[in-house]
Amino acid sequence: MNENARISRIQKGKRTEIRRENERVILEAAEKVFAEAGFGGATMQLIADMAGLPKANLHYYFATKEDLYRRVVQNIFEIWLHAADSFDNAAGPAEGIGAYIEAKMEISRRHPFGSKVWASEVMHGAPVIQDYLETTLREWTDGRMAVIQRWIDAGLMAPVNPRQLLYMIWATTQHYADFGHQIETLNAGKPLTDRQWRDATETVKSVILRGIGVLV
Amino acid sequence: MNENARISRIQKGKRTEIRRENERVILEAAEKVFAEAGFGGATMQLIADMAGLPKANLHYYFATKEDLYRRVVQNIFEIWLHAADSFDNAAGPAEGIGAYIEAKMEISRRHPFGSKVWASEVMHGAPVIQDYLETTLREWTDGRMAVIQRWIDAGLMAPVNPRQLLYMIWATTQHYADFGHQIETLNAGKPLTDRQWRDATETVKSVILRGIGVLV
DNA sequence: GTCTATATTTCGATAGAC
DNA sequence: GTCTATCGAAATATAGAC
Repeated sequence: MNENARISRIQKGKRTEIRRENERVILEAAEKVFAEAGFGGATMQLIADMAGLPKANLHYYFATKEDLYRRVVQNIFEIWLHAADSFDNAAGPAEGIGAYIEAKMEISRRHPFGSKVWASEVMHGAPVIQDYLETTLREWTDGRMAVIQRWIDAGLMAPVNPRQLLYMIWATTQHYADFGHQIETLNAGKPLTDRQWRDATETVKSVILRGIGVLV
Repeated sequence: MNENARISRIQKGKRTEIRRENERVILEAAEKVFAEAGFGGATMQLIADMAGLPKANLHYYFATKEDLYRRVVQNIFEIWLHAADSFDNAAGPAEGIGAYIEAKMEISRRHPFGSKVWASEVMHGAPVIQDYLETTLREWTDGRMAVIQRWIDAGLMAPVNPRQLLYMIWATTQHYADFGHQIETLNAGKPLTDRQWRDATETVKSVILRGIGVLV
């Protein structure tokens, strides 16, 4: 390899590194701004300010506001899908559903902005991720419903409609992210403590598990 | 009364009638547009088109976009507050909480746009109704928590944290409005039928009531 | 790859005739 | 009370020097 090619590769690697880091910073800022202002309320200027970059740089890395938004939503969707790994290899509903609720509560705590962006996207008719709903999410849901149905058939839990049980889990766990501001306001304006998060998780788990005939 | 005064009063009454009807039409259109596009995504032009009026007329009845939005949110809040009338005079948790869940599910079905506007408002930090959260909603919540605590003390239900029980009811019932698009997509793209709404209501009721130690 | 300046569009709001 | 025309502000996106 001659000197020019070597330098070229190093520079290319450095550029790739810069690109990856800047994209990360921009996506993190965008997630927060989209969550707090909605797609329509968010501005490229706000995102740029939060990322500490000139507005023009955002357009250098993401051609349009919609491209940037799409990437944010896709990132969240990935996190969601991996939340059910614990679900699949569980021996029964107490372990599987319990672990799934714990995982979803942890996501609500660690990624509240992502949860809000997802909620907002769905509430507005899923203009960007409708195809994901119809393919990936539908398949994912059908698979987990089948697992729950097997548990019911095996007499391990009460015959609760599996689909609506999933909806109840999604609703109760995501509520702590999507309505976090309301919860904080009703908590004397203070964020939930570690202990309060544990209590909330335990309450959701125990009510749902008892509600489906698991635990006493 | 002279002729001029009589005509004046009639004209004034007609004007009042026109105003009330136009405000109703505008508020209904605004609720839908704000729900589907968010505050930032909604435009006065979109609302005007949906109301079948020139854009300038909206500004004649509502000075600013924010004034119009504020009225929409307030209307929803009123509906929410009255959902718990059944709660208060109930003999016990089976009747009180059961009726509350039914009422909340009915609101999710009849006022899905309002529920979405409320959810969006809270998700964005409640810029318009923060004072309501801190006063009216806080008092309302404290009152119902006291009722639930009395039921627990009387041994009528399991000792579940009353606050988090309320959150679970809000989350599960509102989910059917706020995530209605996702639910419809997972329902082969079709809206829930009467029967499916009944099933959903019964599932939510039975899981929660069994989860708090009511029913067998 | 960065950043200032700016082109272009769109929106909220208003003026003023009817 | 209605509606057309339009103003001024703000947003997305781009041009072009560095």
